[in-house]
Amino acid sequence: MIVLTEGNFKNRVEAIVSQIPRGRVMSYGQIAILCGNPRASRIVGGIAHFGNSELPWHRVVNKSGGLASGFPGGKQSHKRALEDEGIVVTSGYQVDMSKLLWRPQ
DNA sequence: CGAGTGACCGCAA
DNA sequence: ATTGCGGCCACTC
Repeated sequence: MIVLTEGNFKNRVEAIVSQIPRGRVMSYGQIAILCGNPRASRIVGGIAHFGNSELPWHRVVNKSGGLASGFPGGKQSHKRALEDEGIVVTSGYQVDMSKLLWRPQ
């Protein structure tokens, strides 16, 4: 349940990311849309870097299902984090969005 | 307060 | 199908 409207965009993004279930992934654009700004996808990325490091940012990928470039440790770390959650990552650092993309209820 | 930046997305050639 | 470019908003310094 995502009902956190504390004015701050950053807060909403962090809230949504923290609600992503294990074994599921989400795209920056999707999160931006859920926050109310379909064009704030870049902001999500910015918040990901300066936001709460306690949140599962590794479950956040781009629309193509590709892993983020600025992830701490590189894509390699990102890929490993996803695999640790049971998510299958291809050698091209891509995940099956068709099945792993989490859809908020 | 102002300017720069960004882990993106969508469309056009 | 692949590559290149622009845009948009919020956050940080």
